[in-house]
Amino acid sequence: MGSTSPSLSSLPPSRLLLSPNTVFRTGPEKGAAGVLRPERQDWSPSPPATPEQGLSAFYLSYLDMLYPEDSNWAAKGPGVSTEDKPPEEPEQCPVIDSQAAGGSLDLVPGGLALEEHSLEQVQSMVVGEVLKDIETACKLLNITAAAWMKERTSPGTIHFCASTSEESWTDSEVDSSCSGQPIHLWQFLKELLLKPHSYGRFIRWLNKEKGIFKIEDSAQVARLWGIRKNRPAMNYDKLSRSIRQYYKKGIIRKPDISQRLVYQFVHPI
DNA sequence: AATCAGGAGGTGG
DNA sequence: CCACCTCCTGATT
Repeated sequence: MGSTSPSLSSLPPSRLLLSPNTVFRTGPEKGAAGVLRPERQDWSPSPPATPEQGLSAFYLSYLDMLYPEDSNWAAKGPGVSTEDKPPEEPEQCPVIDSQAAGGSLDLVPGGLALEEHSLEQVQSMVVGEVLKDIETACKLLNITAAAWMKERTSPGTIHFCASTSEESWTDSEVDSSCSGQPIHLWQFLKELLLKPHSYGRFIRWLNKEKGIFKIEDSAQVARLWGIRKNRPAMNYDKLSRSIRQYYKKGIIRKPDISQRLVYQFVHPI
């Protein structure tokens, strides 16, 4: 597995620009976050404690989402190589620029004949992927893609809230991006579970029918949850405490055969 | 060492 | 008020 995805590596990372400030407001942490003590911030490249941290975390997962086919994650046998370090390079946080979608993908400065061709292909591929993934990303960040798009593209192209719906409990129950309601943890977990392609490395079904799922990477799941709730200090210890609160409420429980990091939705579907 | 269980107080929407 | 968040003690894997 190891090697980087060819599809992405063919693109200069710097070309995908997604100007963070305009798009994703990382709430200026105040109040509660004042008591930020040196929690481990795994993902950040090196300098910790910057407000961008949540962002870089997001970009990484976003990068992950941009990988079209990376099927190896599914078959993770025992003794995985370089545990804990999936093909995510903190250095090349991809950022996506409005211009990328706008049509100025000057990949090869020199300029060649085939350029036009591949440019178009790459462009449409990238745009397609980006648009698709923006929806997912926006959901996780609790902002509407429509709002994002309105600012950055010509009107009439997309309307995400109308939503495409591929999965059973997607739209009404789980999709919180258009409801304005604060998302619940169980909803968030289901959202991740709905996108195995993007998050299967972090959390996946063991038995979807029974609602049994396993958190494969507790740190990342906690991190995503922290991003979503704007709680930079979130960790699995706290996330799992919240999950345990669900025991009494009958929302989530431990499966009959209790295993580490494995939980079960009491009411699947 | 990581995860699990659950008490207890605090907080933000 | 509720759904967490935070912190903590102690047990279990």
